[in-house]
Amino acid sequence: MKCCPIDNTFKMIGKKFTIHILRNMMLQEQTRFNQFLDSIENINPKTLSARLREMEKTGLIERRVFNETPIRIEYLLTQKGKALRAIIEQMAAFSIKYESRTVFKDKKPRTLHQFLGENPTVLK
Amino acid sequence: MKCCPIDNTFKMIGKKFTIHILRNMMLQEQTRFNQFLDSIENINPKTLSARLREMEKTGLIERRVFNETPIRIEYLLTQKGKALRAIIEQMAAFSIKYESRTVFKDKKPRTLHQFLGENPTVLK
DNA sequence: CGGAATCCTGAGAGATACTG
DNA sequence: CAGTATCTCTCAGGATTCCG
Repeated sequence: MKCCPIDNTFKMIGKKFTIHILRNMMLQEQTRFNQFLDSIENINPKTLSARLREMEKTGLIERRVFNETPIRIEYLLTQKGKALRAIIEQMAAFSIKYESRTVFKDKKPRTLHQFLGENPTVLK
Repeated sequence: MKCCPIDNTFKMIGKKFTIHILRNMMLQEQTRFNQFLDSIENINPKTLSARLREMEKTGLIERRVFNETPIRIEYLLTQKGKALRAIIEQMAAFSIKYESRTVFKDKKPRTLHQFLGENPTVLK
């Protein structure tokens, strides 16, 4: 067997910043290049561009061009991309349950539902 | 906010080979250094050792020494480590649903339950 | 605005040999 | 058996500038 579904998924979302982009698309409804660039810490345009292209190629997102001036380009989750939400939520749930003291500065434990419903600014 | 639970989880399992080790512990019940070394493709002892130490430090696994001859050392999942199974399963489920043609050489779609119940040798 | 083009660096991985 | 010790090396990512 040359491939394993777990390994395969990891190859799609395991690179640096990919899950941050997904997270911001899912939880903050971000769609634009400079939104990602401004809100994801330490990312640079070259790397962001590379991640977006990879995600487009693997069918997680769709690149949509609006011919306005200035030009507007939006990155949107596909159905396949939206299906990753279950993984993202499980990742959040894990740290919320087992690492709340290191994850939340108020050290207050909270539920996944509480976290997902919180002000977007709580996200890094 | 300095930290995000999604990002925090990714830092714990995002490095190369970590999920492979977890997968083999969860689904194949492997516990020993040379089992991992032999079954995880392209891993070398230095990297394996590094990953195991990280996982021990973050509390995902426990290192247990048996003073026999030859010495036997087992790596066991902690409760915290076992809690990652939900993420691993979601990762498997995603590729099974959206990438079965690239993941399974027989190109036959199957359910997560079928995959988890299959012969361990199907895993890479 | 949404990138592309450069140049550059260093952390992390590969290979191999060795040891208690 | 379960690792450590080196050494090398690549390439992903960082910083910066520029373009349509």
